[in-house]
Amino acid sequence: MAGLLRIGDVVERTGLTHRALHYYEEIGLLVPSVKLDGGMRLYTEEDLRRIDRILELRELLGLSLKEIKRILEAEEARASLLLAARREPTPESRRADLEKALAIAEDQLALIRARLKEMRALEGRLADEAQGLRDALKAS
Amino acid sequence: MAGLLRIGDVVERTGLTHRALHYYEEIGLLVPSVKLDGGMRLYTEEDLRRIDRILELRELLGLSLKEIKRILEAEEARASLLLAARREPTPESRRADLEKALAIAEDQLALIRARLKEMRALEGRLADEAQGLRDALKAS
DNA sequence: CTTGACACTTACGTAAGGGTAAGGTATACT
DNA sequence: AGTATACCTTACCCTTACGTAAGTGTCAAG
Repeated sequence: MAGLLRIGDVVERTGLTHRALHYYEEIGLLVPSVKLDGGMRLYTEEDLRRIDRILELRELLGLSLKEIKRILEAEEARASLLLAARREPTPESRRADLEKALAIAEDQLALIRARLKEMRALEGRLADEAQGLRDALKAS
Repeated sequence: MAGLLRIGDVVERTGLTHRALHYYEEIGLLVPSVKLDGGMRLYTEEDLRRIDRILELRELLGLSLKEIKRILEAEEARASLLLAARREPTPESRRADLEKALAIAEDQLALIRARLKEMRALEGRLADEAQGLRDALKAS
């Protein structure tokens, strides 16, 4: 079947382990789109995109899996609401949806900018230290 | 006694909890410089600096406490070697020490720069998304 | 139809603490 | 010296996010 990946392929492409994927399924964070009768999990490309999103939120923003689950569920709810609204568009509810989405995006931006700032400060200190060491080596 | 802090003060100044500090002591990562007969821990300013270093390595570089412990112990060993070498300075051993220190600093720099790159990419995407949402709101 | 690679479940282990209980200690006030 | 009370101690169980066996099942190829 085209485009369906077994767990080993997903491991290879994402860097996650079997155990992590099982765990994500246990907590309902990432349920594979297809499950064979034998129990085998099959993942779609969309599942992979969801994993990338999860990893971003976890590794780069440092969110917990519980928070990530909440965010992804909110985004899903919003997406399906937007689809519904397209058939029956209420300008106010659409505005409210946009505002909620913007608030989430801005929260995440603030978070990442704060982390970036700290990390740049550390980078500077480390770079200075390395330069000092290089100078000391040259002088020796 | 001047300059000695009780655990509550350290909690206040570092943001760590009592429990975390006890845990760091359990695993030998941060042993308070003074311990009274009653069991009470007293921390020095140098202990605080060590905590700052620990937090940097943990939060900004994402290292495990075990790795951090290893790094700090290596740095300490190096520092005392440098002191010893000052009394009996062998140019070669001094060079070797400097080179080892430089290698560590460069490893850390590479790590942080890789993370910075990913984070800037995510920042860009998030900023674009937020802008798109703001435009959509304005147009609504 | 067996074999080897991969997959599955079950279940206990680990890291890094959080929360709370039950009680000890340091200091300040009387 | 007695006591209040604020802070401290140890100790134990809970949680998150997996790691690590151990044993069993499945699937595609030969």
